[in-house]
Amino acid sequence: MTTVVKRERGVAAGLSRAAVVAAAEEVAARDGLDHLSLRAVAVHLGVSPTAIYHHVTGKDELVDAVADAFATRNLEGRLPDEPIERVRELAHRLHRAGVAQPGLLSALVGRIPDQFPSAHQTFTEELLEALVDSGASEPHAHLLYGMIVRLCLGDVIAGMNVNAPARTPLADRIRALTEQSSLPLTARMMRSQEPNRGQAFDRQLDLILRALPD
Amino acid sequence: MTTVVKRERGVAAGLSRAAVVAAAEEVAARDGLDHLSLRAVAVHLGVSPTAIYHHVTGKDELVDAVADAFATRNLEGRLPDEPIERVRELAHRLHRAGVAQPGLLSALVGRIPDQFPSAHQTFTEELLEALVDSGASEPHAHLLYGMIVRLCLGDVIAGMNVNAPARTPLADRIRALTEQSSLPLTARMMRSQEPNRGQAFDRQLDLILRALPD
DNA sequence: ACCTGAACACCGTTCAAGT
DNA sequence: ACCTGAACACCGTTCAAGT
Repeated sequence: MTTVVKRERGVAAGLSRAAVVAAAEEVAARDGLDHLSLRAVAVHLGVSPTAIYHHVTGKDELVDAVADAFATRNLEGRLPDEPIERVRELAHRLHRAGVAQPGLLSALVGRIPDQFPSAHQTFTEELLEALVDSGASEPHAHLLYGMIVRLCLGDVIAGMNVNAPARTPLADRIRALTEQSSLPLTARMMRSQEPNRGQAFDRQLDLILRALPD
Repeated sequence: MTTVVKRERGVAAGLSRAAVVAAAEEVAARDGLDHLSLRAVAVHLGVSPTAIYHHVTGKDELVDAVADAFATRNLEGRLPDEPIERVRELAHRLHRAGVAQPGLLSALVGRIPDQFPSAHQTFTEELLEALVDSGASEPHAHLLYGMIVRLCLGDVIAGMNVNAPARTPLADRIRALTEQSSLPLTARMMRSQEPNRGQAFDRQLDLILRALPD
């Protein structure tokens, strides 16, 4: 329902880097990151596809900017005083953010952006600090930080695939698995995981936190 | 340097599902999974792009088939007798496979294929069995299985992003981080992780295996 | 049944214009 | 400097032909 205003060649559109990134965020939030395209952003802005190139170098930089804006909104906020609860809260923020936008989380993790300081780096510092405050030595905190981040990321990707549209419904696939006599352990795992998904992440996080002191 | 043989309308190309999947594997191995396209497979086979649709339903099914073939080649093989060494070997196989083809690993994990039995399911059963043989109760083995798989997956994705082509070289970004006084813990982590990457996964796996008995 | 060719609805990106 | 329009080199997929 956007009123398409035609513009002639030299007429300014009032575009800016911030406006382009904001439009990209809206498109990503509305259609999902996999449907984020320069052309869709251009339509959203009422602008030619090629106009965007005057404000960002290309799609990669745009996705980076969207990811960082996303991190700012989802990873920041006041934290509990208790160190272990701080670790838990930060881990849950990262996990929740990933569940909401899997693509953005994978774009973020492990990445060291060109611009400083980014929301992602603030998050990293906060989580490391919380781990050290909880009793971990600094090298041990590095290890635990890596595990927590990888656990979040892995869980998000795994969740994506489980929930991905498939030719056969999930319940039918689990039933078929149960009837497969050669895979008893796998079948029992699938069946027992079906009801209480979501709890799994907390249990895995707990197991990591048990290794906090050393 | 492939000799392009022109064929007229009704002439058989000797295509089959197996041939299509094999060609797709070759393209994925040569150009990477992100460059795998039906059109590239068609060129590789000397065939029209639309010919492929007579042997697979579409791109998704083709990627699934490639992922399963990849799993067969990388996850199968003789295993050590010692249960814990069996867990280690299986985890390393999954990790190595992921480092080689990140996209295929993420396509695989958490997915319950339509066809039985798949190489991925055999792997799942073997890993669960090794965990139980190592002294874990069955529910605990489920938890540890999930952690190991998510750790592999997360590490692979994180590694992808670190090694992704960026506007500024990695070493420069770490240096810039070191000079950022507000992020001392993050900077020290990045610096200390630079030399001994690859060891991180083993240390993380060890921490999980320490929780084997309960 | 098996394959081609034209066509549709998309992509990211470059580059020569225009104001 | 800022934007458009045409163009290039790609995608996945559908569908009416042809043998």
